[in-house]
Amino acid sequence: MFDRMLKHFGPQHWWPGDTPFEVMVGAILTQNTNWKNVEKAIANLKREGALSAEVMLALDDATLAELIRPAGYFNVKTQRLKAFLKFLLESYRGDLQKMRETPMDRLREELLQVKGIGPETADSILLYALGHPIFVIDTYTYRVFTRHHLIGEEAGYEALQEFAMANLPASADHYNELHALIVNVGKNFCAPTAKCEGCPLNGLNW
DNA sequence: GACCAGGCACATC
DNA sequence: GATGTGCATGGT
Repeated sequence: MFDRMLKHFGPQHWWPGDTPFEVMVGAILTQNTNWKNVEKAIANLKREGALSAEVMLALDDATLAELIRPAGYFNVKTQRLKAFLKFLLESYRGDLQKMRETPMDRLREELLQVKGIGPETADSILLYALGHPIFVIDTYTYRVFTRHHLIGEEAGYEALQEFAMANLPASADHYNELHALIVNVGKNFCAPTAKCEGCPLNGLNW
């Protein structure tokens, strides 16, 4: 599946983001939201010079909410961003290098304790911001894997993740690329109402 | 106008 | 434990 998608779409070069910090912010803003809308929110933050933990935390909730408005759920995400940034400053003094040196499993547990960070957001931060070898599961992954009968419909996040990681080379590059490719398949062919016409995964079933 | 988008927390049963 | 619901903008 990986090879077919790679051949069809080419390398994806994820994650869109100029810095690891921007990737982390984007990971929260994109929850259940189209990436295009997230780009607008990040552009607003950049324009206001607010793309830093200290500045963002210093903003009123209402002001921050207004800046991230295009990303939707702006009141909820204001709280989630602030909770994460507080964690970043209090536990790591805002030092991403220090964060990178923390063992991945421990950091994952810590991230999951932050209100507003669930498994996908935590894993996105670990993989796409910090370069840790962990595979990100999202709704597209679930849809592609279950529709091709790689795993049962009752499978949850961890089961999908373990399955994928047990069947792939254990490298951040592979996990990065595969997730991006799956999102691409999801966008183009594997929406809730499947339009399998032309999908590179056609005919691959277990 | 309906449907969808790179989730998550919380309430209720 | 499983299931349901609120959160909200913007593109197709």
